Amino acid sequence: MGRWQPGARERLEQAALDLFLEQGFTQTTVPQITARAGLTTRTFFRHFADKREVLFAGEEQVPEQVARLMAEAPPSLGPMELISEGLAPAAAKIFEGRSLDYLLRRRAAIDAEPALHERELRKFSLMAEALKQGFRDRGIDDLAAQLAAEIAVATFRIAVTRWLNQHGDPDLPATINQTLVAMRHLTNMPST
Amino acid sequence: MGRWQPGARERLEQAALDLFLEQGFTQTTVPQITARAGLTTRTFFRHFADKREVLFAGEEQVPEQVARLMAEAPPSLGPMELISEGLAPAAAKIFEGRSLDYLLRRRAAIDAEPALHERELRKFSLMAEALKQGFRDRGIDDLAAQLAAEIAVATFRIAVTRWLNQHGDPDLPATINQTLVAMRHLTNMPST
DNA sequence: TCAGTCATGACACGTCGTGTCATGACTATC
DNA sequence: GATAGTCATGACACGACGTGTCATGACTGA
Repeated sequence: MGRWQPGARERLEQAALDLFLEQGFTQTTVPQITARAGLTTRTFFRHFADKREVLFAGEEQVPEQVARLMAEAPPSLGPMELISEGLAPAAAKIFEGRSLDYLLRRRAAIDAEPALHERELRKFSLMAEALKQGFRDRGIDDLAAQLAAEIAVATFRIAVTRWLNQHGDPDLPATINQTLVAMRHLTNMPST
Repeated sequence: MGRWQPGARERLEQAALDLFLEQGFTQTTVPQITARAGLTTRTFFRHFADKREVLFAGEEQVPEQVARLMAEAPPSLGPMELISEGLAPAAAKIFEGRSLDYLLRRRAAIDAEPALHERELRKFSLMAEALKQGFRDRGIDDLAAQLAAEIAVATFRIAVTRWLNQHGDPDLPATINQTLVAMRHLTNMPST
């Protein structure tokens, strides 16, 4: 027996997501969340920087994960090759341990609230920052590194959105491939 | 003589940007801003939805402007052609009436505060949404429209960032072209 | 047994953002 | 040139957010 009920953080995440879906993000107060989790308001803010962050915890590690995956990839791979080969494994790593149902519920909550969408965009921005640094560490020049990072993140984001809109079928790697094919097709079109 | 000092909105924007740069966004309270502008706190929130929005007012029109520019472009242009030809005029439209100095000061304030960066990302997201719809209206399929929209916004964002980092030299159209060239070069590299 | 730690509780407080009513200078109409 | 309407602002109250600070009490290690 612990001195307190263990898993406070997880209980808070669960209660928050449930309440956001039941009555909306704005209508949900932090005291409501903590009451459902059997904790106090102050404890909520010890676990999460703000009310929005409760849906994005655990994603702090994404930038490091991205950096590690890039460092481990064969140095011979060019940026577009790395994106083609690395996006699916990266996605698997990021979503590991998360059920499709959880991801769909989380998506619904975020889509219903601009403030949450804003926070999600910031997470993607941090991911792009890590990718940019990773590309630079592979010898890519600054401009190309930033472009490659933005392309990777855009592809990832679009693929995940489509995958969730289709309730997980076809699977994420297949959807990422479809998206990459469309990207190649698009960027090979005449441009001037 | 008006019944009140005219230009309340502009005075608030000016006072807010000054204070954000002087003492930081978080340290600046809305009463401080309104005191400097000679107004009351309540009036601030009549002009701006929240404290962050004071740096982004006027950008509500960007999505419509984008939609109009896209509708006016020759229907024969493919998506990549449209991006190549339309980005510079769109940027000119968006920044018209804003001095380089203002843009640099605004940039400094945003870069210093994650919360402001978050809001900026949302503005870009809305711009991407408008672009996506514009591409669809031109007969592009959903996936390609979304990809093209994200490519356009990423290119725009990166070019503007670089342009401001160089204090406006070379000029924005030239920087946009450089960025587009780098994008073409990157996406034409072998991918698998 | 005793001192240290650490997650939580309890409480105060400043700021944000909104609802609501009042004020008073302009505007249109008769 | 009265009179009613409008509209940006002022004034005030209030709930929610997020933080600083100290207390509590179950564990941990010597």
